[in-house]
Amino acid sequence: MDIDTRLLETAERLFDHEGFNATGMGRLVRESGLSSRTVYKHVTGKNALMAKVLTERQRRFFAQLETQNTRALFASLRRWTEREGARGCLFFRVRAETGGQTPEIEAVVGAYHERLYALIMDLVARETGAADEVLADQILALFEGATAAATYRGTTVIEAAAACAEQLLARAAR
Amino acid sequence: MDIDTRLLETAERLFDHEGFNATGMGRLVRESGLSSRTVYKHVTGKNALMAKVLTERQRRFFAQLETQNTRALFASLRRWTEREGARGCLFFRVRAETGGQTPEIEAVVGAYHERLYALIMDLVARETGAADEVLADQILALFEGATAAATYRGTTVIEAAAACAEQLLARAAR
DNA sequence: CGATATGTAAAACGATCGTTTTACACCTGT
DNA sequence: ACAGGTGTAAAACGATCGTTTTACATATCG
Repeated sequence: MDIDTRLLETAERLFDHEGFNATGMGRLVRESGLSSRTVYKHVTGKNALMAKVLTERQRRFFAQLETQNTRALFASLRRWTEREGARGCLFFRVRAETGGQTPEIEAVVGAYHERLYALIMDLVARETGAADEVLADQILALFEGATAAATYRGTTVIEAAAACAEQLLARAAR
Repeated sequence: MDIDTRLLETAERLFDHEGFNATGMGRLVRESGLSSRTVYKHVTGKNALMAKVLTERQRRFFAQLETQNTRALFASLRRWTEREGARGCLFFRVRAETGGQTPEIEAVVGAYHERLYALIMDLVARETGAADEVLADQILALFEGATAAATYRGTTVIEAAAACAEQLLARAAR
């Protein structure tokens, strides 16, 4: 396998399951089967690696997100959460772990949030015929809240949030 | 001022604004105006201090939370967020920073989540006359989601979530 | 008065971290 | 055949962290 992807896959798995700070570069070197010299020749440092992991995670998440309608959106969130495990949004978690003080990481997190909100805004406009900011905020809250609450309530909370979002849109489209 | 409260207030401010890992014990000693010897005679260590901060935060949060109805619940969440700043739920953040590997901290976080869910369940039962788990999950998602999304969308998302929760309950009470 | 407790100031300890460096092996292309 | 790139293995570096310890001052109280 390609070195960059081997490194990236190991990093995403460890960062996600154990935490960014809890995963030292030593552990990463050991589990990726590479040497530290090679690792540091492929990425400038840990911060850059974290940013790369987040960028790849964003690509993979949006690639599987179905956006025809609200039902499909929350259904794919539920599938993602069941496949990956309910550990909360990785973008919030990295911000917590870095204290929001790492510019290259803040940039990726900001981009993710903008893209998520834009996607929901677009979905709302398509389903109701109008760009309703309040409605978009409500669905965004349900989306983020389902992700967060699923960590201790399980994935059923995602279905509950989905039903709520559908009611909202049905009422607005009427 | 009492030493324990001086220590606790400094710790909560720093942990909340800068992060748990980012705030070293050295910084805490300096800003509290105490000596490290005194600090370690009042708390067993950093983990115990973090747990204490979370317990106090939980007490303070629930003490100001109004629970007569959904409107009051979200109104007090908004006031809290505007007063304290929108940096996301501290209980999720500490879990991210510790990787969920510190038993004394997991205990406090778990207790907080149980208490929050029980509070919402009770509110739902009082407003609709029935213990509806799905409805409670929906309001919980709105609550957690508003807290999370407020970090990048501002406190207006809390008002949007509040309106949504009110609609849900009005429809269920009918 | 003298002992005990409790505080400060600051050095020191051991562990861990991210990163760099050294030493060496193995391909690859002209 | 040999120089240059790329890899491994492992030691080393400097910084920082949580925590403990030493040395000393002060106040309380039998």
